[in-house]
Amino acid sequence: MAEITTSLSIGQVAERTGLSVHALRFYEREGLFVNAVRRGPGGRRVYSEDDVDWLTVCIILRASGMPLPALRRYADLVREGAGNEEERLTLMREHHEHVTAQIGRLSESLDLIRFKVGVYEDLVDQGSGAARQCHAPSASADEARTP
Amino acid sequence: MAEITTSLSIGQVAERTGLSVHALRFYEREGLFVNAVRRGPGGRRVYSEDDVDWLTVCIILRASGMPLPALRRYADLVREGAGNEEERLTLMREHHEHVTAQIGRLSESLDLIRFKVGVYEDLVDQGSGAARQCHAPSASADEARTP
DNA sequence: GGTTGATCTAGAGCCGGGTCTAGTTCCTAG
DNA sequence: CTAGGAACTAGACCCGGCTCTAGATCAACC
Repeated sequence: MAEITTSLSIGQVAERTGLSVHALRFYEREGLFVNAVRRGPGGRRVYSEDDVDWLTVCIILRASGMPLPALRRYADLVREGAGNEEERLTLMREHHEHVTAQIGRLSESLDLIRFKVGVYEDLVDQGSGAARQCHAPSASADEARTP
Repeated sequence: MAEITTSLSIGQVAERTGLSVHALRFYEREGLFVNAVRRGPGGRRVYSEDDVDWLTVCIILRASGMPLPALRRYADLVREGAGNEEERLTLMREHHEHVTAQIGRLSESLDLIRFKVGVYEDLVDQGSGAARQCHAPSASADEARTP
């Protein structure tokens, strides 16, 4: 019960989260915090562990490509409190789809990239064993229709 | 032998690749083409199927997050011709790593996102069956330490 | 010969997501 | 008291990657 919510300065939060102090102020201006950041004496920002927890969620969502407006929307919903879980669910589901789609696209791209790596590996292997001037063999790697 | 390389206008290439004509000119200025784009009468750009093939490669590399400078570098190497396969290999391997790393990050993020979706699904299910005003149950979803 | 529509160039503008600056105001230590 | 360092605000700036504009040119059709 006597647990004092640890207070953190902006610098400490920056250190802990990896965000810059600039970014923290920016996020605040953008309305990404669920709880308005408290101010200590001298008007300095005071953060709690909860803020840091929320930020780590934000960081993960950002890292997965959630745009700031969506993140702000999510923060708004959470701030509003219970009763809008359907909306939060929708938002999260949409983001889930975006992310899986993105992973899908990246995996597809990876096919081509792996293919190219393979082709160049072969060429380099060949080239080091055999004569240096071979007859323009690189074309095959760059004309390749993606399989 | 009598295969006439089909010539395409910028508009046709735009249609085929999904890039805008603006983007095509932009890519050209950025030096992303392997073969300097030919010009027809009146100074108009004339593209070949090869150009389109190269562009599709570019599009895939871009889609997987390769920045323009890297893409330009790659184009430079290919333009130079045979003999620099090691460099191309290095470039592709690096990109391969970036992409797999990115997929890894996204998959990790997906853990949290799935978790949140699960929590909100539960809350919504509960909320629809039981009484509307339950005692602030949303906290559990937003305080959750990422497992 | 006039209109339409595609293209050309050079350069400006935009958007997302921060980052940095300038000029102050604190707090703390020596 | 004074110096340093950290924080404050408002607003300018940057970067990547296009996108759009303006004004000119060209080809084709009626």
